[in-house]
Amino acid sequence: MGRVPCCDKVGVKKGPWTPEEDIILVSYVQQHGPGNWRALPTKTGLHRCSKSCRLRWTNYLRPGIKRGNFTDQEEKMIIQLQALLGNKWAAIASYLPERTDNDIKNYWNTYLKKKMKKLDQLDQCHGSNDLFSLENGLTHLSSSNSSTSRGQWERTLQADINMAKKALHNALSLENPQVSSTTTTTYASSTENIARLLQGWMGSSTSSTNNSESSKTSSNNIATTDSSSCDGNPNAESKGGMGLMEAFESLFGLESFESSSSDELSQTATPEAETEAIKIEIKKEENEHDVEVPLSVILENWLLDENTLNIQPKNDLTTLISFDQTPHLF
DNA sequence: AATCTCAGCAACCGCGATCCT
DNA sequence: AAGGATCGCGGTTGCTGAGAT
Repeated sequence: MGRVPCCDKVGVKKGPWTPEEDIILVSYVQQHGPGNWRALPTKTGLHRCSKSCRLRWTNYLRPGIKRGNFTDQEEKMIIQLQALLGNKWAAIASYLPERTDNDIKNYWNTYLKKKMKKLDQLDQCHGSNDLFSLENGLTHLSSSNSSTSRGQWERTLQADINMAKKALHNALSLENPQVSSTTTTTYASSTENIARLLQGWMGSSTSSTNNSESSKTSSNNIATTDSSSCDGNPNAESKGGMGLMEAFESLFGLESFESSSSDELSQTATPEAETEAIKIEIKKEENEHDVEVPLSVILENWLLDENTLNIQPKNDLTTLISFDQTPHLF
């Protein structure tokens, strides 16, 4: 009965991943696609648990992962989605396809949570009515004190609904060309990730004068999305003689990998598909409402305008996409 | 210069849901 | 149908580097 264990607990390696392990993992996924984690350790000889392999792939090596600084818009989205969904990091990450749930979770725990706390304290002092106080209200909605009157509660609930809609609108503005144009240069395929990783690794191993970077440090080479390397600047590669990207490409065949990985993405990227489906629905709504300006543009203009956050928009966006008309979205 | 403290992040752990035999 | 393995997710830990003292 049942399945065979994916890996023995004994002899399983833990801790930071080495570039060699990353390469093995990437090459395996290139051949078999992501998902077959069970067989991965035995087939590749990696002394890693399948769980660890999956985590490494999804959080680090997967193509299309954006690393480094979060943009203001991403930050806003996270705040709003967190207020809406709670600590459902996977769900939140589905609206930020370039970010991993782990990344978002870390960003929230290390930075945003504190920021929200501070703002919360400020709100209590000044009783402000801005976005953050609203979000904090939402965050604490479930645990709001019992003395809250029904009217107050209803107002808060209404605000909650509005916030939910806003968050969704924000999510829909993901494909804003303005945003994507500023971020595409920081996107890296796993091939590039590995290449950069190798660069750091080789640099530390070949040159004793170089800083003795650990695998973590070399990993950080990926984390810090250096624009020069991300936009295809070959300077970094040329330092090491033969371009590491070339070396890696010759190792695994970049073209085939990229095409296969993009196929994988298109097959597995259900959140994007969902977003697409939602957008189709929105377009229908758009036609029904006979809106001349694309909805995404309206949403974008409204959402990116900080000042409008406190003001009820002229054409109330919460009514633009009717809650009742699109119940499936909520 | 040495030590301490804090922040950031990758990875691990535990648990519930799902899948497989 | 049952039992156990795997998957996926959220919480937590531990390591490392940077800044403060």
